[in-house]
Amino acid sequence: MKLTSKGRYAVMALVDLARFDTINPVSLRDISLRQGISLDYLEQIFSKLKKNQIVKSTRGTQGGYVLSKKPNEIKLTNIFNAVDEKVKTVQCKKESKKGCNGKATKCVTHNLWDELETHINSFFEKKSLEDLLKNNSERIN
Amino acid sequence: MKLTSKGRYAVMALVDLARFDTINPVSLRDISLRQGISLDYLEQIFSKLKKNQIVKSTRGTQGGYVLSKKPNEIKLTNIFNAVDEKVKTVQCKKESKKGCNGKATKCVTHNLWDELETHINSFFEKKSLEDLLKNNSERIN
DNA sequence: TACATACCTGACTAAAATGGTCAAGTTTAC
DNA sequence: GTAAACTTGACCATTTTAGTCAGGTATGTA
Repeated sequence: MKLTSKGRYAVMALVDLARFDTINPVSLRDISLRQGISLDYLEQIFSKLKKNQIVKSTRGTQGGYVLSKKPNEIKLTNIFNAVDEKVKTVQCKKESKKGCNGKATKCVTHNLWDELETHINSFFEKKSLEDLLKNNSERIN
Repeated sequence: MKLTSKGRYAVMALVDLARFDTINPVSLRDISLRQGISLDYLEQIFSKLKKNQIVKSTRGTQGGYVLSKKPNEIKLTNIFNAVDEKVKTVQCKKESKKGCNGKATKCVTHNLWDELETHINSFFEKKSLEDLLKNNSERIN
């Protein structure tokens, strides 16, 4: 299973965006400074967020990014999927006709990982950006 | 977050053990053959399981491993902890006095990951080896 | 007591993933 | 026309993963 800092950065950046994009687009430079994330890395992340229609961009001076939906419509699942952090548990080698390890049937843990994935995803599907904003109404910068 | 095949192998091997140790200790060789896991790798895993009192070993000819508790007393949490697969989400860089990223307060995602860990661990704390045995009463070998 | 079968330990490593950096653009507002 | 902003893609050092390999030690059985 993977869940690394790329996903975490994405969430941090989007929360930042949600709090500051009320008037003007927010530049990645600002997010980079406020959140302490490398600008180059942010660009990679936002490129994916944009492809997945989570943010919109405006070019040019005073340009930047804006959320493309309301914070309560952006679930964490959407974010993680966008940056390729599928909550993927370890795969059994081949899901061929034969089963998992070349054995005739599914391996013992097969259903277990499926259940786990469901369990975790349900957590991410409930949480939206808005929820995070509420929990962090104290100022961060 | 990590959850890799080492943890999965540990679970597979222990389920195997639970099903076959009723009369004699089970040799790693047998488990290796039945589950398709490298013998050398199994030895590493069982060394840790033994240190954590999840299995007991008998040496010599006809020796092998036996569960040291009943299947319903062995939770998946115990297993994962034993093989060092803490369900660890990404850490914020330093949990120093200052906060997460050198900022004055906790980063926005801090509480989120904590909640997530709790959510996942609760899943593992509920599941025992016995549960897995029930789900797999069809024969696997 | 021989010896096969088991457990035990630690060093090593190829391949993949992670967490970025670097360079070279293209667009657009002012 | 130029600076600020986005865009793209190649590149890479480090760490983790998923084992392998080699060389033991212990012990039940004949």
